[in-house]
Amino acid sequence: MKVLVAEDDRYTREGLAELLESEGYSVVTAVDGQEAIERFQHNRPDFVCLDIMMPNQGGYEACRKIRSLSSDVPIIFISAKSEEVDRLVGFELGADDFIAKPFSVREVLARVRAVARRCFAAHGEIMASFKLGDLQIFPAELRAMRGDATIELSPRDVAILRLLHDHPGVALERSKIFAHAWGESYLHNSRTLDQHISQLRKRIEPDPKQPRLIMTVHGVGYRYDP
Amino acid sequence: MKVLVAEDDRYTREGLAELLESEGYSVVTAVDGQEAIERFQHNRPDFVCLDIMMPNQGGYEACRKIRSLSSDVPIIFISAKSEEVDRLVGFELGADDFIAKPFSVREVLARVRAVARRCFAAHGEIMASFKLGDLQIFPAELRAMRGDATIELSPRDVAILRLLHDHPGVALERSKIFAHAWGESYLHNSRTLDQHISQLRKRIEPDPKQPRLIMTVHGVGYRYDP
DNA sequence: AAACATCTTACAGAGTGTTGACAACCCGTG
DNA sequence: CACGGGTTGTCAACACTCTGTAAGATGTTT
Repeated sequence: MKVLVAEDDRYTREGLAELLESEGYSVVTAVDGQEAIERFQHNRPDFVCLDIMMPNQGGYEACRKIRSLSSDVPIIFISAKSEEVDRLVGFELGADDFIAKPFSVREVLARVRAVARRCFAAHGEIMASFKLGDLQIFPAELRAMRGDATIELSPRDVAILRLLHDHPGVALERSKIFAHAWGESYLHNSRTLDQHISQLRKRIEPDPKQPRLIMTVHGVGYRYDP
Repeated sequence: MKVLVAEDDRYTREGLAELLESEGYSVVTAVDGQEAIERFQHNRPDFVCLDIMMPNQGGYEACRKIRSLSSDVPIIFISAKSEEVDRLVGFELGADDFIAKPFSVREVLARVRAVARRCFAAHGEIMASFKLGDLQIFPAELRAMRGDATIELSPRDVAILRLLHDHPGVALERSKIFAHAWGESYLHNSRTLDQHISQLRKRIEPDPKQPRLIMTVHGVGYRYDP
């Protein structure tokens, strides 16, 4: 598991890196906010520890940027500023935990483990099959089955169906679906998603004119109702 | 989302329960460790807040037992014992966060949301459901429910209802509502808001002629009375 | 080069939000 | 208690945005 540590104080940074490496993590470091963002983009760590007080874009800025690049990577803030207001800002920005300096090594490890266990508990299940209504979907085989009829799917189809499955009842915005199935930074044309939904419905809906699996939510996106 | 609150001090317990309920969580309470375990088995909450110092099996015992029953339910410890050693024991036992007494309402909510967000991706923050009278509103789904009747809502409907919910009993000026649901800089025509309120009432008020959720305040705007 | 999948363009049709007209209503005033 | 100015409720038409989908363009694999 790869961890990005962004921290300007050399002693703290190297101490953290060493500590995490001794626990079996592979560590990438950054000395300021700007570098943190670049390293994040380049190395794609599974986990991020951010100092708040850093030169050249602080931790908040870096956090916001990283969240915009990847909505689900776990982020832990490290800071000398331990007042409640700072913690709240951190949580609002989507931080997963908050460690106040000075901290003990044991505490850091305990928190990293807690967050890691939480966030990656389900990772082994990405390839497991799942059900969408009366459709059984096999991601690994890129196909779905209804009764004994087989339907071929593209990886993107599977990504869309999985997203819908993981958020039953939720009206998912087009941008969310796009980000999930195409990637955050894709410059997309307006009709591409509709086109895919249209094609997908033709194949998975018994009656594509009256969709029951992929419902459209006008002005927002699409929804799956169990 | 169902939350189990285990806390022996009655004042704290009821305060927490009320707070969480106002945020749309359904709350189950327990006054000691033994009861916490029973309630957990019986009610299967999605989330647990445990006080450490409780009679009849403390929070640590309860946490261990709950973890053995369910390895992935999020657990937050609440305690007056805020020394590091306690937090570490908590994390080793699989706690997801730790709140030290005395705590502020905002901090509890921020932490609950943070943990909820990382455990149930879609349920965090602004997506959490809330109640307006006998109406349960699900922002993420753009729907509301009364009993088992479902009402479809637009994002703007939800914005208006949320504003009303967040300011119970307050007569909100039309301009405030407009700014919140349309955006500050929108140049609006006089009848637009009325029209929306009218349409909204038709859908959410049992008797649109005698509104009970969205009351008119002549010369000012609208108000929600709990 | 053919076959295939994916993306873009273009346009029609559906669905919403907005608006102005007017009726109904509230409330202070004579 | 009736009046009148101002405020709110509602209707129906309009304008506009959003969505579905066919057909052509582009890119990729074999």
